[in-house]
Amino acid sequence: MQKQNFLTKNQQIVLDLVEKSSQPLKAYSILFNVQKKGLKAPLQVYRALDKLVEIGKIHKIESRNAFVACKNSNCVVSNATAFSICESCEKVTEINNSKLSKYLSNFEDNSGMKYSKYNLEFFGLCKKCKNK
Amino acid sequence: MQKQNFLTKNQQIVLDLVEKSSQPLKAYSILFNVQKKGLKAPLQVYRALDKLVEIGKIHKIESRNAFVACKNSNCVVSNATAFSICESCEKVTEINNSKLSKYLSNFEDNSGMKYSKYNLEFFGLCKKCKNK
DNA sequence: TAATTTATTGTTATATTATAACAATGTGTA
DNA sequence: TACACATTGTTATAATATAACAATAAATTA
Ligand SMILES: [Zn+2]
Ligand SMILES: [Zn+2]
Ligand SMILES: [Zn+2]
Ligand SMILES: [Zn+2]
Repeated sequence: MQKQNFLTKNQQIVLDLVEKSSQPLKAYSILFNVQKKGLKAPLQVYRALDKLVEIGKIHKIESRNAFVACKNSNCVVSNATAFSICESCEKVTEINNSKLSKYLSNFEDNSGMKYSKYNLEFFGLCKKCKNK
Repeated sequence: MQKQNFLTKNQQIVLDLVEKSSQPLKAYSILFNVQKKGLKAPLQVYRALDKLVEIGKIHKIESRNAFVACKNSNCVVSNATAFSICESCEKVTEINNSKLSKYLSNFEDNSGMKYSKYNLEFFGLCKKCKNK
């Protein structure tokens, strides 16, 4: 059996929901919203989320325990992610900046470690919230 | 009453434990280990952790829900943090690289957002695990 | 096609992480 | 002392995530 290169029903249902949302969704909020589609248990959602993260269709915002759809066509896997997070309205945006990603992907320190992946989260106030 | 600029008993107990550990500790593992010192409830630990993070004495490894003592004397607050994480042995090291921190602290994109804080987590294999 | 293998699903239960609410206590200030 | 307010202790509960295992579906190969 070859490696799955399409989405299963549950994965598609979860992805559709996350993609429709303009903001990160929490796992149990996803669960609540897909119950009418037949996903009744947390594990069904978490398994779909795991796979979707793995293939880069969605990303996890670690500091928020929430999930957003990838808006960056380059993200075939979730191995180089950067986000901006407004600490007031919680708006989250995926940063798509080639200089930044190049800088971080090539980053080396003297630890002898080879980094294959990173996740960066910036925090601050978005334009809207700054002007309040 | 002026703002507290010293550690309370509970905060000191938790900090001592986290500083003694060479690796990140989970909140409930901390709880278990400080019970003999009188901290019996999760909240007592979480409150101490919150304050210690706020003043930069410890940092939270978001992807692991774990806490490490700060090894970087510059970290008066936890507002510019970077870590390397071995995905095999889970060893975590705080990265202290002034070029990197300068680059990230000055990072701007076209979103109009002013970033006051960031957290970066690199993943890979440490020297030891790479050579296995 | 039938048998085999493997991935995915469904389901129940439970583990892990974190916070709400509120009374009690301590500490600095007027 | 009286007041304000930060910190603590305590119980309960919310929120996030995984273990275990039986059932089903899909791909492979005999
Ligand atoms: Zn992406
Ligand atoms: Zn905002
Ligand atoms: Zn630090
Ligand atoms: Zn390692």
